[in-house]
Amino acid sequence: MKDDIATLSMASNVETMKRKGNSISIDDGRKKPRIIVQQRKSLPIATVEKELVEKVQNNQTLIIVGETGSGKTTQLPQYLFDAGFCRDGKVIGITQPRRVAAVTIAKRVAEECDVQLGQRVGYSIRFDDMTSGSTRIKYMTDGLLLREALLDPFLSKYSVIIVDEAHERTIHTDVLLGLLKKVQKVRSEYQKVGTVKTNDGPLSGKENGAQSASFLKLCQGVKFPPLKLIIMSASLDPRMFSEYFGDASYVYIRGRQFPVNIYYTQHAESDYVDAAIITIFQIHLEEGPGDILVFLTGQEEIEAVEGLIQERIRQLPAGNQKLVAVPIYSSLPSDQQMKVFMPVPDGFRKVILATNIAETSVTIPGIMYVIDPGLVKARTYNQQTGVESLVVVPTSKTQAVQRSGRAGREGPGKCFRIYPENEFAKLADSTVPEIKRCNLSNVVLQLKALGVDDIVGFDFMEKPSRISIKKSLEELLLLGALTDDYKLSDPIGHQMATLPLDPMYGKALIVASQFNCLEEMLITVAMLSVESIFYRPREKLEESRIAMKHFSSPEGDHITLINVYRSSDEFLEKIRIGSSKNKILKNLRKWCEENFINSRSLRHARDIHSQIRRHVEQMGLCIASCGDDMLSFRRCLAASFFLNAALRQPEGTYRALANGQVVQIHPFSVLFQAKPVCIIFNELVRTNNNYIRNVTRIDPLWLPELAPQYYANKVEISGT
DNA sequence: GAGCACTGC
Repeated sequence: MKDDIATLSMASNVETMKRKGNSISIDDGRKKPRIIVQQRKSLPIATVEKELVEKVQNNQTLIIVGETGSGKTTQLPQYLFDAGFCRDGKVIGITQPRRVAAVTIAKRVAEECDVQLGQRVGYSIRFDDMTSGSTRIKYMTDGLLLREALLDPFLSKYSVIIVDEAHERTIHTDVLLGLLKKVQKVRSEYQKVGTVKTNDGPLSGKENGAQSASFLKLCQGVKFPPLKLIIMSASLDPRMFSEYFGDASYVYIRGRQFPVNIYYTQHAESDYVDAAIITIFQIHLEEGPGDILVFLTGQEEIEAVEGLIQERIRQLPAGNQKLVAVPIYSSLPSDQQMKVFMPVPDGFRKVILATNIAETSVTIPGIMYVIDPGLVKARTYNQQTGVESLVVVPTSKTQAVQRSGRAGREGPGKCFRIYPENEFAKLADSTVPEIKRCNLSNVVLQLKALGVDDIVGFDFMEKPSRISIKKSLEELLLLGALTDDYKLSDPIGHQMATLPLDPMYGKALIVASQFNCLEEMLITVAMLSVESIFYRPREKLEESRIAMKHFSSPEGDHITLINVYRSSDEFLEKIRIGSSKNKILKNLRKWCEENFINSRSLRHARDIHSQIRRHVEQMGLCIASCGDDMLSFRRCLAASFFLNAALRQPEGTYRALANGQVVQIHPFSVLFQAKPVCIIFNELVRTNNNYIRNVTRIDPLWLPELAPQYYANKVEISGT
């Protein structure tokens, strides 16, 4: 049901004029408290504090549609705190899809409350917990709350959970919504009868009485207040959320965006890159001051456009040449990413060439013009083959609106869509939720660990296809995470669910403890879990190749990655003595640069390494090193990744044994030229060909020996 | 001999 609060209204679209106010910027950190009070009061949401609090008090679940700049994310938790929702030490949790958002918003709110970060207001994200026993308003990533649920299935410390940016429909958000719905139901039943019925436990299916009974035991004597849920979204249509939560009430809060005029092309453009460049120069020569943001599909396209712009600038009369192109995409080293924030010389105009990193993750100030060709490179997943691929597809309407909104943050703006207006109507309303287009093994494992046995019957907002659920169940069964009747196995399944890793990597750690090479596998799995470790700029390809040779192992990429990690260890060991933390980091960055290693990826891998090492220590796994015995390490790789084995074919391509797919070793692999008879690999991605990455040479006879459950009947291998 | 958007535990 729609529930209108008189003073709340929603702007129908980005073209509607809204009033200007003191703009809030999350990082302008040194305002005096009095000014903060004024700023808080001037936010659109401030006029409806009382009504909102009442809404939350009177409804179990509330959907809030608030546009950018409404202040919902920073203010609502404070209103609820003031209204007593944190009595008895209960916590208000707010989830975000992205880490930066959780951190910056928490900092801002701590400042507004005039408390030290980590006291009443804090945040918690992976590798960085800024909360304490006295934290009552807690910002976190949605993935982290899911992990918390594994330890505390009733989420008992929370009185309110706010799921922010729900319209983005990340896989974590979708799983979380299903989980929260269930937890809420059980907590309100608990409230009524004082006990949870054994056969309808919080997260378990009907047939799982034993598990709920054990939850009950855990929770004996603990009093649960009902759980309030608030779903916040910038979506065009909140009805879907409302229906999912049993016709929950929803309210609109006006945002603070400036009007953005939308322009379309007359006809469809055959060359959108060229059309975008023409538009850039039209804006530059005919429009008033303000920077331009252009959405492109990838690094290659960005580099090409950058070159073309420079070429055309040179053709302009000297007085019109004041245009600077700045690229930004995720794999760009961070110091180069920072250039989008740097001011350009007086009188110059900046044109930012971005992937969809600039859609939500990075907010660049000064943008008045947006050019949107209406395309995005998206990862898709073939449920039948399990092959991922990257394809350029049209954006959704929501995405197009989000992009145009980037022009209206500081003043009225203009957005040029490089397609005709009737094409906009044909776009999908919103992007297909992630849960419908990726491998579900991890989700299924997590849900099983939460006591959800019937995955197909789980109340997802949008159900993933049966076939991809089935495929994941089969994979987990083959990995030994599930028993024959598809229950979580003990201890393997539980251990795998505890590890914050892809299930296959979690299993590899368990296997490695039996092969006495867990030290090596911890490094391997950490390195495999991050974006590409090697940095290969196009202009220094040969140099980067020579640098990589320094680490490479003839046995394959896994041992090569170990060599990189250990070299970084040795380097750190050398410089660590007497150096400050900052200096160590700076030196490491320099070492990475010299060796053509992506320092962000390496640092990430080192963080993951220490986290999963702690986990396996707690589990009591045997942490040993195989030393120089790389034969047994490779045997361990075969035993762990047996599902990803491939045999060479006469033409030099490979056949993946699991599904018969024809694949090729990626040219970046150290085994690209060696082409051994039998290999295991970690990733299969389709671009121009089916490429497998992270490849190691194995003996084909190891497969039936080490994975008899899978290879016993595959006679052709043992015959090779 | 390729060429890869973005998140997250």
